[in-house]
Amino acid sequence: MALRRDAEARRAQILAAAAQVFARYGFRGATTRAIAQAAGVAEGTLFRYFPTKRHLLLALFEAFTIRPIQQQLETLETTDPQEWLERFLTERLTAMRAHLPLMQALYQEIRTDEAVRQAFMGQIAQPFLEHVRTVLATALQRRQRPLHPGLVLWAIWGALHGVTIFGMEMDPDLAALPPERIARELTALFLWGLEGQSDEPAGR
Amino acid sequence: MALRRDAEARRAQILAAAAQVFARYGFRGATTRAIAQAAGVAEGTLFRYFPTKRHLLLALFEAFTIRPIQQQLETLETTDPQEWLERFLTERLTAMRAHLPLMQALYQEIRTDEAVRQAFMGQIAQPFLEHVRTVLATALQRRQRPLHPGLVLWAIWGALHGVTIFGMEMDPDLAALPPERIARELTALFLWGLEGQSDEPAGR
Amino acid sequence: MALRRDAEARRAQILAAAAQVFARYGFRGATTRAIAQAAGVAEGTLFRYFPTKRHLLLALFEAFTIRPIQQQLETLETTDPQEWLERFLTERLTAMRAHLPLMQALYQEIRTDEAVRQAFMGQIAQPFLEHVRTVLATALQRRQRPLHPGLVLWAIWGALHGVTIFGMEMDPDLAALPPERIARELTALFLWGLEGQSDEPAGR
Amino acid sequence: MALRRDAEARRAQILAAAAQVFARYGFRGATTRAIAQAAGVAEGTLFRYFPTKRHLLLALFEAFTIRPIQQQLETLETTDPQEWLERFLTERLTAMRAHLPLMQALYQEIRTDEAVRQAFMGQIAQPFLEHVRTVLATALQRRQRPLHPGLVLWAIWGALHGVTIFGMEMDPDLAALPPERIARELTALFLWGLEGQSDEPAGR
DNA sequence: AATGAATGAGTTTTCATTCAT
DNA sequence: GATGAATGAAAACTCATTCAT
Repeated sequence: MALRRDAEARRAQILAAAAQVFARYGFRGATTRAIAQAAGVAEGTLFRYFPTKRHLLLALFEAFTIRPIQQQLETLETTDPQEWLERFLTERLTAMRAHLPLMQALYQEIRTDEAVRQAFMGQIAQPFLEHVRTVLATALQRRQRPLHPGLVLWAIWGALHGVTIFGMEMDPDLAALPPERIARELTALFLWGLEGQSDEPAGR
Repeated sequence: MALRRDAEARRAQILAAAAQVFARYGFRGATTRAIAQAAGVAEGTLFRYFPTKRHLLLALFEAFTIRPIQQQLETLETTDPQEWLERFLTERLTAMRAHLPLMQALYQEIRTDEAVRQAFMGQIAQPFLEHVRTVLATALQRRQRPLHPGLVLWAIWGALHGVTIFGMEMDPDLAALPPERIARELTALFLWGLEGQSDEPAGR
Repeated sequence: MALRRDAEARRAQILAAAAQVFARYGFRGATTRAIAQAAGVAEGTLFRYFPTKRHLLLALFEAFTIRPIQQQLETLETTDPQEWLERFLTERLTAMRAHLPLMQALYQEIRTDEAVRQAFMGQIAQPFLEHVRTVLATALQRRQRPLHPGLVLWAIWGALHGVTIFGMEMDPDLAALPPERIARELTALFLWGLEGQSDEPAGR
Repeated sequence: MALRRDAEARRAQILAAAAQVFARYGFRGATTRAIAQAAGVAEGTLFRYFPTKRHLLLALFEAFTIRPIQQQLETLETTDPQEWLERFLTERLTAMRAHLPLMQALYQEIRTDEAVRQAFMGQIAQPFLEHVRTVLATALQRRQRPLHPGLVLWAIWGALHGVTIFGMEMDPDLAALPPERIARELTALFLWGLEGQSDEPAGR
């Protein structure tokens, strides 16, 4: 049991080191030597915990994206579209901003990985899509020509990442806004659009 | 004259080969040897036309993103927000879908390149931002709490790329929709939101 | 301990191989592949011990020139100019002849290397100059128009290398002379010149 | 005839360009492209006048070393050892200093060339040796144990190059001395040595 | 005779991964 | 379990020389 605890601590220690080195040098630029050094273990030890360097990346993606989102999707039981979306975005924006370089490193590499893709589709996109369908159903269906839910999913997903990964890096003005404000505005944008009257329309 | 034509043809030929190889193997995975082979020239010849492998990437980014968008921004003089956005998105979606693997390879690398970043900010983001500001000014000002224009820019940009780069790869259902349809829905989403009544509201 | 011994043995083994390959093909002509092969290690192993091919050159220059000369300068405490110069030259001539091709390869490259140049000036030229100044002070001051010490230094240095690097390669007759003989004659040449009466003047 | 004149002018023009580029970048660092550019001709034209890049080097060595020394040896008919040596050294020092970077580039490469070696031995060393033997005969033979003429040759040769190629680069103090002064001191050094009374001994 | 586009062999260095200790 | 020395494949880029025009 102590062994098990040790092993897990070591794993976590290595993963933390990898996060740090990836954030600094990117996935390609991070050498296993540097990660081992940062973790205070021998280079060979890395490979007892993670079969390849890429597995470090996957584990980090799991820890920093899949798991928190999944947890969030399970937790957020609100049915009010506005509140739901706003909360979701706030948390994601906050988390991503806190680890921006790491997130950038992650997103630069993961798109091509089949394992990630499946994890992503099964554990994030699918539930998210459900939510979009059910939680936002009313909103969606009030329209004459209802929007394609997958499209909405990817538009929101893309907007979230466009704002963080690109926007925050390229536009200091934007980076200075607090996540709550960004989340509120994005929610308003997605719920009532550019031409909507306000983010809290009369009648609510 | 013949020389000039030859040289340009040769350059185009190499660039086409690079596009092909990048699309297939990604930037990192593409070897100069493979590109040369695909172009039917010696490896050294590559470097007569492009001083660096990275310059091939830049040239492709220029040709497939900067130039067409710039041209589009100059051409699209409509002041109707809906029409403007819809046309813009349609064209971009069409072009990106036609070269999806290449676009993916491109977007994987560009964030880190300073030259691209500057070209991007100056020649795309800036004019686009202007459009967002001026063309959509009316819409924005009708709201009580106006949206941050930079946020809108990156949200639209992110959504566009989320839908193409990610969505089309991960969701065959989405990939099957015609660009016009996607553009129309995205426009509706951004103009009137999920709760909007339709994409062509009464009174228009 | 065993490790330390191993590592040093390995380093020595690689250095020896480099000496051999440099001697044969010159610095430029020596490929790291050839050196690795000669040392019986993988090419990558070379770079665990020497960060750069050029570092191999520096280490050899250090081992074959800087270190022995420095040691000699510290050891030779005789104040008799003739004996001092003669011993110095004898040892250098012997050593250089024993590794002539290597020395030639070394001297072809060192002039351009700043690290070598500094090591050379600080650890060889400077002390040597001191010796020329102090040990030969009497001799120099007896003249009406004393000679420039730096000039003497470089003349002796040049003569030494002219005789070995060039003379021995081009003139088999000269190469056949024993180093002691050459050293004695060079010393006589520098102390009493072509017109001097003998190399062991009356009264000594 | 005009053609012949043209061709020779072009040859000279290329050679001058090569001298310039070699002096600046060294032999290895000089690209044929740069030389062609400096000469104002196409790269291919180079090879109509000199079969290889190395031939440019040889021609320069011929022009800057072999020919002037040969000419000097033929001209200097003085039989006075001091005057002869002093004149020889003065001229060589002057010439070498005027083209120091070129001379350095030349001497870094030529040692290994068989053609140069033969030209050097036959057209310089041999005659020089004759002069050392005959002109300096008296001086040499007045000694009890006469010096080896080859040794003297290479010692002088080495000293000359040690002083210019190394000394002048490494010792600014030395580089500041006028060639005549250096030549006079070197001559004194070689004729009467460090212990000699003066460079113009009584009784002369 | 001049051009200059094309060639392609050749070389250093990096680094994830293995495995004997 | 941990170590870290050894591995060797892999890849961008240069440049003297050729030769069709």
